[in-house]
Amino acid sequence: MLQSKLFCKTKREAPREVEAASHKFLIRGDFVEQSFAGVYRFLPLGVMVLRKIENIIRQKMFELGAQEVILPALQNKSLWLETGRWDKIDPPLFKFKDRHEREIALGSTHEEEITDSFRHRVELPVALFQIQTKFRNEMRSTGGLLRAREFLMKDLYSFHSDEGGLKDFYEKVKKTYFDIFKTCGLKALCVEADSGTIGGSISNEFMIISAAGEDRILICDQCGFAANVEKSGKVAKCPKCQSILRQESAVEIGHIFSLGEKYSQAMSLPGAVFMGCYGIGLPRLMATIVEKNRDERGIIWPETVAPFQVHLLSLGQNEKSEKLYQDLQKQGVEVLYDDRVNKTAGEKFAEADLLGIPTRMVVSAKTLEKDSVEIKKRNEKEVKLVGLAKMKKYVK
RNA sequence: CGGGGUGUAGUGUAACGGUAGCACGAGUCCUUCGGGAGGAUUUAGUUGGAGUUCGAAUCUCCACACCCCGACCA
Repeated sequence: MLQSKLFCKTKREAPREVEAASHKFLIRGDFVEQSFAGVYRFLPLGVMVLRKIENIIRQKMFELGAQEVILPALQNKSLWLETGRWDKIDPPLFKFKDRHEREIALGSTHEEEITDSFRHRVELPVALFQIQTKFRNEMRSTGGLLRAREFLMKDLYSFHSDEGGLKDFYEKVKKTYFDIFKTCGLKALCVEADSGTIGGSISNEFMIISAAGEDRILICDQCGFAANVEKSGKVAKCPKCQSILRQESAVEIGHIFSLGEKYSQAMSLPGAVFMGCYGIGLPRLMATIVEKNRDERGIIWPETVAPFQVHLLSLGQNEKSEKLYQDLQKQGVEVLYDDRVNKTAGEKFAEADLLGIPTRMVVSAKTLEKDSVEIKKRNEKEVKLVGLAKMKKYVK
């Protein structure tokens, strides 16, 4: 990708009202922009990151044996009446009427839709997931992507013939979630949580410790117990081993629920069907990755989710850098090539640091004296010179 | 929804009730080219409505928008 043609234009300053560090960098890097309160436009760079995250998750879902579906955002009132959530769910549904005066909701979650679909296909067990836009009529949105009113979510639903089957799968999902977050460069903590209006008996949240987080969690350093303050109350001692608990702020990036028969009974499924549902908010995950992977200059994307692998900067040496750009592309390396001639070196460096692509390459008069290219990792200080000839088989 | 705050150009920021200015960005030209360079030139703004006043970005009221705390959530 030629940077001169890139739609995204970085900003030196973030809007005054923006507070969260992730929000600042994502706005300044032009990954996303706000449309209105709690609603964001994802621009090309932002979409690239989102797709990377999406594919990591999708891959792990397939490994779990789940099949992909796409359920509608427009949902009929009647299904929601069956579970009694039309008026009760919190945050409330976005509701409107179509031209025939029929009442419709924009889906905030999909238990009703998936259970309805399952109704006449009673092969057990089965797991289905989707990566789809959710609409939530939140009281207020916060921290940029950390809580939006419209956002992309991966939601997985599982159906089992007995509680044991559900329990086994639930534990498998837990492992998979740890795996997903680790791949995204995050160290997650699984805590006991309240199940809210989704319901069910057991639920766990996946937390990333961060000052930007809205949740408060209690951690026992002795036995590993961890719980959301919402669930456990503000107790000082571990309920399992009586040790003193440590309190931290955290971002909830995933939430899993063991629903039991709540939906299958409410929607009158034949026979015993035990369900689980499992969610990950993608933009929130993306923002959290930024919260945990940055310095004062900008983002430091983990390789796995970076929009590009290499950021190639040309400092007034476009012939040689153009050649290197072509070579790298031929090798299948994802390169953002800063081919702009009207930008100073300082500007290019500053932007590269802000955008946070893992590997920076510079071609300049200085490097060409030695017939080489300068390579620097975004998360390291050292630079090294590598002969241009060697770049014919560049491997990161 | 309750409480608090803020609305000036794409972004940031000035202007006592008295000429809306500056910087960055964007456009054009020149000189630059290893950490957001310099010069010339162009571009673009007081959220909307009512009121007070000779005169309102500034004071008052209403609306709208956005942000923060509460609450809720992935």
